[in-house]
Amino acid sequence: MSERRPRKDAVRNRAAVLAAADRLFARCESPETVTMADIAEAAGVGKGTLFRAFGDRTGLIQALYAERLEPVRNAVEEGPPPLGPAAPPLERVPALLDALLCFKLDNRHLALALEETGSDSPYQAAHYERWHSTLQAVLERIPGLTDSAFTAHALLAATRADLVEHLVGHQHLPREQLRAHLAAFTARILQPSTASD
Amino acid sequence: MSERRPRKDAVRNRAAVLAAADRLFARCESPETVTMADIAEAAGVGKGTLFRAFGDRTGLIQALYAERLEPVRNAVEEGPPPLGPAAPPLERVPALLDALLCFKLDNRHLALALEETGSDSPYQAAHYERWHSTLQAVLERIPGLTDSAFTAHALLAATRADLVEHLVGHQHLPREQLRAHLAAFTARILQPSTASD
DNA sequence: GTACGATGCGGACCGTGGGTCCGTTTCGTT
DNA sequence: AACGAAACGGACCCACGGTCCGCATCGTAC
Repeated sequence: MSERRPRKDAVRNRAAVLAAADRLFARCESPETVTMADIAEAAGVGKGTLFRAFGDRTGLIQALYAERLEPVRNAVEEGPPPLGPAAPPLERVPALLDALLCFKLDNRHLALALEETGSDSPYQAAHYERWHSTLQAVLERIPGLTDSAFTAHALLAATRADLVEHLVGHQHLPREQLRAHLAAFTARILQPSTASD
Repeated sequence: MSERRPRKDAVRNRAAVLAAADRLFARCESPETVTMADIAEAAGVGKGTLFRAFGDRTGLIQALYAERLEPVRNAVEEGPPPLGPAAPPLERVPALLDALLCFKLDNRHLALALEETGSDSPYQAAHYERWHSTLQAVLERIPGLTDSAFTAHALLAATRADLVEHLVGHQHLPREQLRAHLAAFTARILQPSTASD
């Protein structure tokens, strides 16, 4: 069984490609202006190498995204409160959303690239599924909140990369203000329902 | 000055193209599987005609979308309550969102095509700007609701075409249930804030 | 150190699809 | 009927994602 470990040059090239891709996506306005050939050239490798290592464009972007997301994922899954699992739901939900928002703010170019790359929708991406199920599970523990699945989708939708880009990139909404808005929005959702009687 | 009216054949062809495009988008799974050449052929015109009439792919889809949206837009801008301007804000907001959601449910293929077509983001599209400013204006009249601009964005994000497609198309969530979820979500946002003290 | 698979490399090559160009046709006006 | 303007159509162009395969490099066995 067991995988044989990859050759040294393969490892080096893989890293070079990821670094180059990150650099290029960060530099350019729209991710679609960065072609695979550009990335290969910037990394100093051939196109074939790049496709061999990542399969296709989506694979490359996902790999890059996953790498960057890892610390956050870690903090969410086994870190201390308020992000980690031990936090009480009413604190953890805003913390999760804020963490996700901050990540997207810090990696706008990547998040944009990922969301606009999929054949369709970010809803296929494994990352999304993960965030959604985590968030949904936490929401479920909040009394009075029904529809936790939809609520999770709707809250996550408020942090979508293209919206963030629109607000911060095009309309120059300051980062802190966006965070505050999202926090306020979340708080409204979480506040105990005064539903009918 | 004044524009000279277009030739008859141009009008006929334009209509034929719109009809063909609508048919094709409706039939196929993913809008990206429908090529411009396909549309031209289905409409019985040459590719040049198609591009002359609509400029580019985005233009064609926008034109189609606009045509379909028109009745809704009309109802919003000058129709009777609860959709029209005369409705009290607390009723009009859910009505607006429900109308938009229903439109996207009824025109999933189109909405998807539009959102995934833009060079980037639906936030450039004129239609979005319109919905946003309408919704924001209504939200503004609700006491205790700050951040009306962001709130409008966040609520609209909950109706995004790819999310709708994910829920209804892939997960087979029934239409009425999705409407109910969105209504409940909206109600939570609109409910008077018990904010601190 | 050398020999020799296996693994990886690279860039020429291919197919596809959006968009353009221009000789030809159709319109509508005089 | 005739003529200029407007529109047509499909051959053509090119950028880009993805493939292929002869060649280089790695690491292991001796």
